[in-house]
Amino acid sequence: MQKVYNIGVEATLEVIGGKWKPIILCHLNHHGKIRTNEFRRLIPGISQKMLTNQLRELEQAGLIHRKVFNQVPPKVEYSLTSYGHGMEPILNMLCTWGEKHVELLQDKGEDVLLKQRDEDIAMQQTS
Amino acid sequence: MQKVYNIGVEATLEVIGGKWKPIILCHLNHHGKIRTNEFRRLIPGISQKMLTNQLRELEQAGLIHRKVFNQVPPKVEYSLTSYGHGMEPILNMLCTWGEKHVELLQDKGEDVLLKQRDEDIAMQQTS
DNA sequence: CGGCATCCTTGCCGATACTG
DNA sequence: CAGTATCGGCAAGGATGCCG
Repeated sequence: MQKVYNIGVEATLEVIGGKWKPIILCHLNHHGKIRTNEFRRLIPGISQKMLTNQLRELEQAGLIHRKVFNQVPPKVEYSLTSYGHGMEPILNMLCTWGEKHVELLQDKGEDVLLKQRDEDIAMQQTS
Repeated sequence: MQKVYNIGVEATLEVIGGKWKPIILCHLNHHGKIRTNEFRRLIPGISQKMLTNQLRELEQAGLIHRKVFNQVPPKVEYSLTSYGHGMEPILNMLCTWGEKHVELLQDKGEDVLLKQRDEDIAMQQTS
């Protein structure tokens, strides 16, 4: 059965949807190669289980590569595949948008957005 | 209490995270103004409850505007605020990436991604 | 038509313990 | 160090019915 999408965003969400995937990808985008335990430090909120889980899904989607070093102690490095690098612009924008959003909230408080909204309403009523 | 983010993407996810928000925003980005029932047609999978819910959250985040027409039958139109328009580049990229991803899968089958991964592995081993 | 409230199910995800 | 397995809570989300 072929899945049908109204718009591409649904397909994208199937790949990077979920609570942690964009965060994981962003870190990989910034750092290059990341080991499992490094992830756990970078993303304190995530559990071992979810981390492995999300990494597996990203791997199967072809976005990241999992390199296993056969040694003791074990070592596993994750990195973006070339296909995963195609996500870079999106990841960067998600990152910068969020940073600006936070700045905005810190500078002017929560209600700056409401003020903005009121301006929009005023605009529309003149039309 | 002030929330602290390691990277901006976490803040972004707080705003547009969730199963439906990016889809809603994408539709608004494409169509301009959308009525409630139009949304239900555009997004068949969503329930009335979730639709209202997600729209409210986006409204409170300052991304969309809810215009109520006082008439019978009732009429409500949603549209992006000027702040919400700042999302456009992200929404467009999410959309186009997904479209290309779907194309890729349809053209070459699921395993093209695995082949890509193998190439990456080969690359790394030469280094 | 658009929205709210209620009940109820699903499955996500965390906590814990264990293997190689 | 990296990963698996199992259990269970709890919130996300669906279905239904009622209101302006």
